[in-house]
Amino acid sequence: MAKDRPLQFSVDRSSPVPLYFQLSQQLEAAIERGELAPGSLLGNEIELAGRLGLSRPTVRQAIQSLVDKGLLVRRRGVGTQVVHSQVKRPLELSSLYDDLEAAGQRPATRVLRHTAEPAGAEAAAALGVPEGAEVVLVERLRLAHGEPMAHLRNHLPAGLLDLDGGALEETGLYRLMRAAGITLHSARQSVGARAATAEEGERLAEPVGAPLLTMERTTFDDTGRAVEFGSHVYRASRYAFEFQLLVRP
Amino acid sequence: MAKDRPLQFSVDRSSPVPLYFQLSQQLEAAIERGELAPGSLLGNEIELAGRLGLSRPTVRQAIQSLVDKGLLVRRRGVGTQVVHSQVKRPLELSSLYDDLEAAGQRPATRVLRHTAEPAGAEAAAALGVPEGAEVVLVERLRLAHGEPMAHLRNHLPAGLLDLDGGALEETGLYRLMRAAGITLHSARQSVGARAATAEEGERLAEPVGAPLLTMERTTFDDTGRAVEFGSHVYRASRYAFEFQLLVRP
DNA sequence: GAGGTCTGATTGTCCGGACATAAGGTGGGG
DNA sequence: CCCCACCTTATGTCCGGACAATCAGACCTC
Repeated sequence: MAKDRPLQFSVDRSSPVPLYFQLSQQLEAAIERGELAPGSLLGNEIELAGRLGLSRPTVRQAIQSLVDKGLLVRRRGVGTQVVHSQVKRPLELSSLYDDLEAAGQRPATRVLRHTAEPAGAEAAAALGVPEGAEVVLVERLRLAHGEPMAHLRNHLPAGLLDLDGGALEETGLYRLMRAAGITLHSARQSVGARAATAEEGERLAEPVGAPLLTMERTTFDDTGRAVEFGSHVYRASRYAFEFQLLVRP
Repeated sequence: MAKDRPLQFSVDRSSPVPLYFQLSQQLEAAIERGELAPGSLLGNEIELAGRLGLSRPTVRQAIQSLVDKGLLVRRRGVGTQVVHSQVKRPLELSSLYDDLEAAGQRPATRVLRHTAEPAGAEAAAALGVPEGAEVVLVERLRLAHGEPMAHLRNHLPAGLLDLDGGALEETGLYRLMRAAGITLHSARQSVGARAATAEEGERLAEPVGAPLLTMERTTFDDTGRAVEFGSHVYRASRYAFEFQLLVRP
């Protein structure tokens, strides 16, 4: 089992980066590059710890973080092995902008509306504010290669964020929120489908009655405060949600 | 901060259940029941460990598991507090059957087809078998309250599982797999929408052209082997995917 | 040869301690 | 009165060790 020693890991104790994190990053990179073959054993923790001059708990913490990411599988009495399957992107709270950018689609955004309005019943309930309270409403059209992809409608609590129209055209909403110091924590989503109305059809260049993919999402920060409520409509002919999910053991 | 002591936790050292797990379950139950108010501090780890007669690492392990579930938030220098938001079900690999059952819908299944067939190009690629190799094909109609909800088409590698027609009508496919000792690990999913064909419309009692929600999913076990490829179609008028997702910190 | 049994390997759990780091409040100085 | 340095508090990281539980394979018995 310990016949081949193709890779050498090393840690820098003078770095402020935690040791377990340094190791987990090196392991992940080695897996990504295929230097750690799928299915291959990782070698036992004790020996790995000794070789690196680390304690076993530290090595375990590094390994555990990759197990949580779905890259490794541990089996008692057997060892830790690299998972075979092609783990890509385990469904994260990403904005459509980032998705398109990652796919090399050069996304563009057109801000259709950016106003302060009294909250309707649905938005008020989602954001946890009284009905009629003032909220920020942003409506955007997201394009890829000049073609409309989706119509995005977002409600935000008033005063949460100082939205700049220019920034909104150049990046996603989540990135702006994170940049403003908001720690996104969780989101409640609902994905469905419906036929396009006349107005939606015109906006998205689809015929009336064409199938559209819809998503409603309420996002919370780590204090439990709702920071965004979105109602989005995607062209089903051009877009589908792709993601990977892990089974919680 | 430590003024109120409304709850007392306790662990049983003679139990085979790990101590950290006993504690995390009690904490989770207390949060669920509202005995630990959202936003309230949990009290520092050292003191909690001392009160329970546990070591700090054990207490940390218990807390960490709830942080991973999204129920708690830790802040250095501040403490650990219960998250405000309503965390429900953090998107898991659940079968439609379980979803409907949990919603009190009394699901029923009609097996339309259950044969061994040569794999088509798509199914072969997804399952990682040569095209034309024999695979098991299962087609089911899922009903709730006697109304059709979805048409489920699953391909399985030959010999993976001994599917019983009767069992298929009474439970979900994933439950059967788990019962057969298969450890589900991850799944790659794609969710989209399209207009109903004549055949689909008839099966699902929807007019031709009605919007349908589609999902394709390939599921892998912990050895990286593909154990299932499904192409499912849901009535958009009756069903939407609802889930909660956490932001990986 | 088929079956159960022992044994080695490896992860799982747990302990008690140590120091580092960040957040928040407090007091002093400008 | 405001701002900065300091202190307190709590989590974050790390160590070295101990024993238990489980798996796979070799071994032995029938």
